[in-house]
Amino acid sequence: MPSSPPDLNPEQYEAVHTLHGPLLIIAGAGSGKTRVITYRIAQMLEEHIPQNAILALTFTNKAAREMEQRVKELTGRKLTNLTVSTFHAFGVQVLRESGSALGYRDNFTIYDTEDCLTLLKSCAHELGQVWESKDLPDVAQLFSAIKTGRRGWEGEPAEYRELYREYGEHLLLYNAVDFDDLIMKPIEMFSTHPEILDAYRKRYRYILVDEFQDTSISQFEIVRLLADEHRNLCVVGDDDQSIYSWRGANFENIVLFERHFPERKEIKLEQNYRSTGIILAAANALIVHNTNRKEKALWTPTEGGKSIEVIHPVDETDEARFIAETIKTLKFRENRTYDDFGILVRTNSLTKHLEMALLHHNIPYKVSGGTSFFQRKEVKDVIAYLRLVVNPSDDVNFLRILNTPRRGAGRQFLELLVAVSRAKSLCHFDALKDILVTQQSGVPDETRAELAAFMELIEEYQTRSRRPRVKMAPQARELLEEAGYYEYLALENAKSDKAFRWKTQNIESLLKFLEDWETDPDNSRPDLGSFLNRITLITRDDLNDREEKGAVSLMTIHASKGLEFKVVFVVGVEDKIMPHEKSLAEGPEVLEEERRLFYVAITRAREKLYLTVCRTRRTLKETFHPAPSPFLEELPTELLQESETQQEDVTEEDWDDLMASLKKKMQP
DNA sequence: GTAAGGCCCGTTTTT
DNA sequence: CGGGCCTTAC
Repeated sequence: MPSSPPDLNPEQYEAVHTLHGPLLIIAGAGSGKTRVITYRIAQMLEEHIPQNAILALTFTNKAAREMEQRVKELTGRKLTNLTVSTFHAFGVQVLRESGSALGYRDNFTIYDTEDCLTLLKSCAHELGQVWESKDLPDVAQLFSAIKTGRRGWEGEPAEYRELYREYGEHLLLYNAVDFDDLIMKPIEMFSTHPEILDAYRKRYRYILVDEFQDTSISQFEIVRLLADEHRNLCVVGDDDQSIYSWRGANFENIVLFERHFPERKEIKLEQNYRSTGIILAAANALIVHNTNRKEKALWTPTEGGKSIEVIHPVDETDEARFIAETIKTLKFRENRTYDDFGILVRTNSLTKHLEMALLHHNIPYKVSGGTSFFQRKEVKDVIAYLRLVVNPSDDVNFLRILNTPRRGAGRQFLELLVAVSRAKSLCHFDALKDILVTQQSGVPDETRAELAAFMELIEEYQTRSRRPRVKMAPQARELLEEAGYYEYLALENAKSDKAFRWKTQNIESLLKFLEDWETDPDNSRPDLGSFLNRITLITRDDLNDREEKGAVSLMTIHASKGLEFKVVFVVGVEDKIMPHEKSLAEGPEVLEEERRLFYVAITRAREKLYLTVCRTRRTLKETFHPAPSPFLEELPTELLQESETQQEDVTEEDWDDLMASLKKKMQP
């Protein structure tokens, strides 16, 4: 590794070589941020800072993996002791290592959003509270805001507090945590157990945070606690690309950072290596309309470029058709490949027509969105079995599979189970055992036998899982077989053999994944518990990587952050979509966030940018004539070229065909 | 306890 | 217009 690479500009060079003390790097879009970060880590290793003293925090698993990969390539070293992790995964690590201080056993389970909702529902039920099930997600969101300190209780009814308390108690009882706990519990532990905090401070003496504008107050709190003493904290971010405030992200963390670390050094990376002068000029002209931002101006030596095209399709079908045809044309005429193209949408609901058009034109594409692999029912069922094997106190997952396949445990039995659990303070699993042992009346013999078999099955595999060096993937196959899960799937999908095979295949993929995890020589924690916690934190984007190259990318603007494409289409650049009408209601700061969102979209493009504005758009019931996005007026007209599309009718049959093939693709 | 049909709802972004 | 959830009927 070159110690002073010639390919860094002066600011980048300084950022790479400033290793001590607090450092704030404001990295504009396309300013070579990732390179700076990887070079900087490489430089640390070069200066003999031990790997295990470095902690690099990112937002997504994907970013973490990429960073690790690039450092590996750059240095040619094995990086077994370097910690590159997401905030949440770091939280898991801390809880595993030290969570016993707060009463967690290291086999704890992480609940995803769905699990939490299930738990909330059962808590409400237990308290005799009646909720419209559509309201529960809102309640869950409120609880999340409260847990992370973004909101207080004022103005909320007393039942909410009661439900919140019940929810929290149950989590603890189940030895389970939700996403927020992964951040808040470490903070709690650090404040109540200074000796633990001290150990982490001594260990992680160099800390780096990527996408700092997306960190929440509590995430910054973790970092601040860790870095307070040694103060070797480098944060990298771009306030103009802060688009996650609804999730608690607070780009004013940048201000907080300056306050907490007044001796900080600040470096601005303003040279853009990505986009043409025209695209950059448009982006700059747009973002200056935001009031609350750090002054900066991206520049590029490559002036000019192709104009930004503003297209006015007749309607959304025409819009999709135009995009598909343009992709085909450009691929041929400019000799491009499909992965040169990115289609960006504000909301997932906008992708439908686009998918159909791409399908119609035989254009390979990948979408980020829809249900993630790990959310599919059959996959979650299998995960529930495995989670129960790891953590028998996990009632939510217990209930998920108790009657899957059917074992005759219906409403009545459930009432009994809950009653026994409560009366004897047992988890459901132990309560089941108790019911079976005490020969409690009211349970039909057949049911009793099936449930006994179920219980013994789980216990058997709990025992097996504790054997040293056991490989759980083959065990899991056996477990499912014995549980009759495959038969259940066959029965459930009796009408469609294809559906059955598809689901079995998904399960097989999951178990393959587990197998790879268990046999990976570089994996320092190849146990089942770590695997399960790991996959709960995996989101859709992380998996997309494994898919084929050579496909057009179709995704939300949010999902596109950090990516770039030679040609970008931004779909529906219309009022009420961009800015989105739902967000407008929330106030003027949100308008600025919507502008940042558009800014992110524009700056994904390297060479050519298309913006589409439909003449008419159909929503649920009505058709209307959308106005162009107000943001369009903020772009200098001389950079834009407006045009209509030539319409070409799609016949009714074509439409039906496409509908059919789209369905087939989504649910084989 | 399960299976099928009707009703009502919705559409912001996701670690 | 389509999907998910809930009720009702065996």
